[in-house]
Amino acid sequence: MTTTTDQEAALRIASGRKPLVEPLRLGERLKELRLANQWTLEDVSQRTGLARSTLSKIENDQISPTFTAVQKLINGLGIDLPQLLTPPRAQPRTMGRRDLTRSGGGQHHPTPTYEHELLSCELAQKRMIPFKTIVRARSFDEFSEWVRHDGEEFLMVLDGEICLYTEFYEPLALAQGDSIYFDSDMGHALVSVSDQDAVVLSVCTRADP
Amino acid sequence: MTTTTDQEAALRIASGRKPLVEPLRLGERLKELRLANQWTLEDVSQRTGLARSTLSKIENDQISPTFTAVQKLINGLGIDLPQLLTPPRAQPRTMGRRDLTRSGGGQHHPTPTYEHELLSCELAQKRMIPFKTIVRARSFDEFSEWVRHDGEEFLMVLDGEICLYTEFYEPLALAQGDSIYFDSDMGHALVSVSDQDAVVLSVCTRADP
DNA sequence: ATGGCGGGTTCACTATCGGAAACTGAGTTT
DNA sequence: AAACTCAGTTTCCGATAGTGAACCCGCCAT
Repeated sequence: MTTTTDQEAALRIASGRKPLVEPLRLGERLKELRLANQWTLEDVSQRTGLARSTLSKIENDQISPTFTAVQKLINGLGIDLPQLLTPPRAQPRTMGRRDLTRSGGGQHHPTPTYEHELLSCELAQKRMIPFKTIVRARSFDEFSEWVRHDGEEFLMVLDGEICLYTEFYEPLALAQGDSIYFDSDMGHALVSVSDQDAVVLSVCTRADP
Repeated sequence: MTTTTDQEAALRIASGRKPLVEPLRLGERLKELRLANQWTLEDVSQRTGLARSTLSKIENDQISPTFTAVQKLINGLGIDLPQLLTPPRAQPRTMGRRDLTRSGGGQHHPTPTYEHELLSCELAQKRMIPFKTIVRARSFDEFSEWVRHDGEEFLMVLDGEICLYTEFYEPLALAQGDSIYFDSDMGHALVSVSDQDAVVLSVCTRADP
């Protein structure tokens, strides 16, 4: 994570999105969303102001929409970009969901400073975002800005040793097995102080479910 | 077409996000990000594969980049889309609480089947409850009834191997590093299937205030 | 059948994007 | 002060996105 939002990014991705390096089947997703709401292309056209033909082409991956078009989409459909990018995962409203992630089987999302592995990303509607992170950063300087995101975060060091920099406190060394709970809108950043990259498990709260 | 506002609202609520009204000053944000990292347009051009001129125009809101261009940006810069769209301007009301728990320094709470160690118990008002558990139980029979509580639970096996019994699914073997997310009002119970007691980290959601 | 209709795709055209190169302006060097 | 460099802007043009209209279905009703 380079800046602020790596983790925030992680948070949003955790809605189940694929890593951004991949194709990002925008069209597929749009179609799914449209059909899920039983909208016709005309309906969506009305809502978004985009031409029917344009929508058709976007859905069939015949064109790459401009960003303004994407904005019209998210505004018109009353959704958020992460949601638009979130692969469809029709989750039943029934309770008793579960989502298994085998070791190493999460969604990897590398950045210069961190390497996130999102866990349990099959489940879209959940109140916590768990992810395992390999901390590559070795110096606080590698962050251009504080990481911050709404809510609270719990963190446990699984391997190695890290230093947790926070906006309002002195840097704090955390060894394997140590854990910390903090308000994540306070700027924070992790660097590894062990020989090898450190590994931490984080769980963030998610904006109201 | 269907009525809009209701479904729209429903969608929004379902997604748990606020509508995106603001213009999304992409160019501005990109420039901020670039300057924060002390990159020149040429640097970014190298990283993203987009032409210098194109980047300039994006920054100055002279063009609306296509979505493929945006993808090149987020890939090349090692960031995520939400990060690109999220102004680093921090929201003001940070409480900035934190609660450190050194390894083994939690509140121990033994039961016949489990031995819980509550983590971060200094903090009263929090939305997640993290705890480490040593699983002593070796057989499902040791439980007189299902464990269940409102909300959701995330669980990762830190050591050993366990079998997770749940009300609605077949028993599931989880080895070290495996994790699972589930609705915790579904009955559940853990037993260790490794030689020694297994250790798991759990995080539960807490009933909302 | 036949025709009308609603939903989606394709076509032809214009608007606009993306890239190479030329340009501007501020330093630096000679 | 001319020449050079470097960062960013602007220009020009080929490529492509966005649009309305035409077209192509499957469906329903005489």
